[in-house]
Order: sequence, then structure tokens, then C-alpha cells
Amino acid sequence: MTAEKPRVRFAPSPTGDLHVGNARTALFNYLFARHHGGEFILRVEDTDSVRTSTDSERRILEDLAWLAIDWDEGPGRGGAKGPYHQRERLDLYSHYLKILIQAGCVYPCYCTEKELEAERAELIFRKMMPRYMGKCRNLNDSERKNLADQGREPAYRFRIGTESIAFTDLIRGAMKFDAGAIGDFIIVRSNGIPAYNFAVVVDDYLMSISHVIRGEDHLSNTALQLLIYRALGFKPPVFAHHALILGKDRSKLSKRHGSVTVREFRERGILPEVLLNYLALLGSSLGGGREVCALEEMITSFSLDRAGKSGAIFDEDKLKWLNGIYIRQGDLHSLTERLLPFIRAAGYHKVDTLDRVWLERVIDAVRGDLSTLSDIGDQMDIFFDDRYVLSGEAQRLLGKEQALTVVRALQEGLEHPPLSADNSYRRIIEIVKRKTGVTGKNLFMPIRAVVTGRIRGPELDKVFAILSPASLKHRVETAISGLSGINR
RNA sequence: GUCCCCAUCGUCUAGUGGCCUAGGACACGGGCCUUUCACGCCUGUAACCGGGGUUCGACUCCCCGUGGGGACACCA
Repeated sequence: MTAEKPRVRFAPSPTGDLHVGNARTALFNYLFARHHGGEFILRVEDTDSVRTSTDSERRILEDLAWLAIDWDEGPGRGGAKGPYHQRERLDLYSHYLKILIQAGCVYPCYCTEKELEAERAELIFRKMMPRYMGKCRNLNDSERKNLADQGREPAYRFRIGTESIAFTDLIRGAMKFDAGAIGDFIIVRSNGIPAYNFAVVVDDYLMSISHVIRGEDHLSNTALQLLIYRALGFKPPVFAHHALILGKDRSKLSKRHGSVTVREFRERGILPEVLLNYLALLGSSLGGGREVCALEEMITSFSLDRAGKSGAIFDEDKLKWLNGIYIRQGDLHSLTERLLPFIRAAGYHKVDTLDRVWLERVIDAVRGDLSTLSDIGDQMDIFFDDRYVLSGEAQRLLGKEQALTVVRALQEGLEHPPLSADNSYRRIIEIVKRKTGVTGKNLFMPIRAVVTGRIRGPELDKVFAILSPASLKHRVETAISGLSGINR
């Protein structure tokens, strides 16, 4: 590791929403930078003219901000090594392309995409590794002129030798590749836009990136990039390739596995700090057996040594479990604040007119049953008469003879003169118990069922304290008339 | 197909030659608490891929096999 402060980067391409795998890469880079007091740079790799969209870029930046991953240099923040969009760095790439051409490391290739595709198909058919066979590798000047005269715009390919490429990966150790197995690859497309491997090398070098931390899927790209570093005479950064996030079938996590973008989890009501916490936990260990871990602690304890070498399956159960912990342990005011959009989405359009103190009591009562913020609507329903409904389970439970007796006693108990909200619950339970002689589960479950319409939910004393006496009475009455009808 | 990477409970992992009768977490089962479901607490089931070495001693080191994954675009 270098003695100076490290400079790392996260370089998304704005071709869709931020994938959790990429978010994890961003987090690793961020944690690495913060842990070592270095700099974290954000660079937008927008060289794919057809798939890139400014909307995607906006959304990725939003997602990063939502996760509280902030960058020291990059879009919206500036910096000495900009610009931070590859599209604005085209002259830089053409400068280094010229150098490579002059050095004879690169040659123009006039093959059309159709021709290349045919070659690839042929190789695959013959069960060989699909790679460029070097058709334009040794063209002379007149041949080139000929092709150019046909109106063909050349792409530029890097001339691969037979040397072997070795480097030390910070996570994986000694790594060795054989250049012979690789075909000459394109570094600048026929439209003049650089290809990934070339742009990355130029940018990482010019931006003084000291450590490249990225997914294992880039391992073989590293060999190509190292070749370019060598040809340009650049000192390469230190590389670290972490394992990927896998789906249930152990293949790279992708759309068909379900939710995969940061935005999807956000919309499903996963807390940003939980997603971060989980991503840090996945495929690594926070050390000391810690699982629930705030960002500050992650920064302190972060180490690439702990990054796992094998892929880790994304476990939504554990994510939800972690989310539930944060929901239960967090501050009630901020929880309420974050819940508001989800309450609105559940159809409570007038949530802002609700009494905030009352709302917070409701949230406090149900937070124990929430695993995601989007569960709130369903859990809140029991406190609103127009949403109250006897579930099938509750009806079944109330269908029992003894249950009906309890409910009738409850009805009588509610007839007693208004009591203070604080002790009404205990008094009513006392009355019902005395009248029926029923105790325990047989006493509480019927009461829970009529009052909430469900067989599970918040603690009953809280429910009684929140619900108005009128609602209570109304629910019991309608339940009784309904049930008696069924029984007869 | 070729190259590369990886390999501990179902899942995420601890374990860096003796502390391992392999520890923790999620999930699952049981119990306790709450005169209720849940929460919480306690507890159970469950793993070192196989074969060779190296060593007094291998989950840990080496080799082979097997299995899984990744890469192989004028995408990044």
C-alpha cells in the first residue's frame, strides 16, 4: 500500500438505475477512502452513446445521495482532475491514442461489425474462444487506403504480444494472465469514442487513482488495462477485486432474481443505512462478530482483508431482519418522518392533517411489526374505522362459543361510564375476566380479534389507549351482530 | 470451448497448523417472558466438496479431481 493518502473512484455508467452490486463497490471504495483519510472520486462513464441517459445519471446520483455516500470530486462537486464525465474528456483520449499509434501499439481495423460478428459466430461454432483473429493487423498503407476509400471508418485495436501479465491483487494475491489467449481489442471505436478499457486507463492515470477497487467481473479486464498502462509508460494503480453478489441460483445477481436496484429497495421501504449495513456485511465480516453496524463504525473497522473471495447470495430475509431492527431501535420522530411517504402511498392522502402526537403513538405501537416501511399502511389500518375489517382468521377465532362470550362481556364492559384513557384497558379486562372467568390466551385473543380485526398486532393496552371509546364500541357491536347471525 | 477466480451449517460468515467435541447471525423447530400474537430472552437441528500428500498434528499448507462462478462485444 502506498504511503500517501489513497485516491479511489467509483465509476458508474448511466445506463440504468444503481445496482446493489455497484452500490456495494461504491461503498467499499468510500469506506476505503474514509478509513485511510484519502479521497473518493465519482466519475461518470458515459461513452456508450446509445444506452447512456442523463436521466439515469440523475437517478444514480440521487441514489448515492440517499445512501449518504458522498464524493470529494466529481459531478456537482468539481475538482482539480476534472472533467468527470468521459464525454467531456474526448480530446484527452485522442491525445493518448496518437501516442499509441506512433509507438506502433495500436493499428486501425476496418472490419465492419457484421464481419466481426460472422467471425465470432464461426469461432463459437468451432468451439473456440471467440476473439479477433487479426485480419487488419498487418495491413500495409495501400491496403488501408483502399479500405478507407470504400468509406470504412477504422476502429483502433491494441496489438497484443505474447508476454504474460502479472500483478498482485489486494484481495486475491498473485494473479497471472497469458496475453496469447487474448485477441487484439478495440480501444477506440470507429465513431472516435474510446472503448471502456482505454478510457479507464487514461482517466485513472490522469486522476491519480491509487487503488482500483471493483468487482471480480473486471478481473480479466485488468490484464488488458495493464497492457495499456505498460504501452503508455504509466504506473498502474493497485487493484483489488471483490467477489460478486449472487442470486439464489448462485449466478450473478440480475433482474430475474427480483429486486436488484437501490431504488427498488428504497421504494420497498428499506432504510438507507440498513442497505449499507447489509451490503457491508454481505460477503465479508465487520469483525468482532458485529452485524448491526453504523457507518462510522464501518469506516473505522473497514479492511479489504475481510472482503470475501467467493460470491455471496443476496439474502432478503436477513436484509428485512436488519431493517426491522433499525425500525424498532431508531428515533420515533425521524421514523415518522420517513414513514410519511409510505403512509400516503397506502392511501392515507390526508395524513398531514392527522394529529402528529396521535400518529406517533400509532407508529410507536406498530413499529414492532414492521420489517419494511411499506408495511406501515397495512399495520395502521386497525386504527381507522373505515379500514377496519374482520380478517378470516379473526372470524374463525371468534366463531368459537367461548370467544363470543368474551366479546359480549367486553361489550358490557365498554358500557361503563367513560374512563380515563390510561387505565380503561386494565379495568375493562378486569371486568371481562370477572364476568366470564376466562383467562390467558382465551381471554386476550378474542378481544384482540374484535378490536383489531386481526389475530396479531400491537400490544392491546396500546391499542385501547389509541382507539376512541366510540370506535371500540362500534367494532364490538358490529362484530356481535355479524357473528350471532352466523351462529344462528 | 479457452482463460481466470472460488470452495465451512439451507444462507451470510468466524476460523491464518494444535485453542474446533468447528463459534456467531438469518431462516426453521422447541421453551421462557407477556394473564394475548409479536418483540425480547433461552435453546435445538444443521457444515469443514472428494482423493492424495507435507507434518508429531490439518478446516487451516501443497497437488490432483469435482463442483460453482466470472470473463471472452465498436457494453461498461
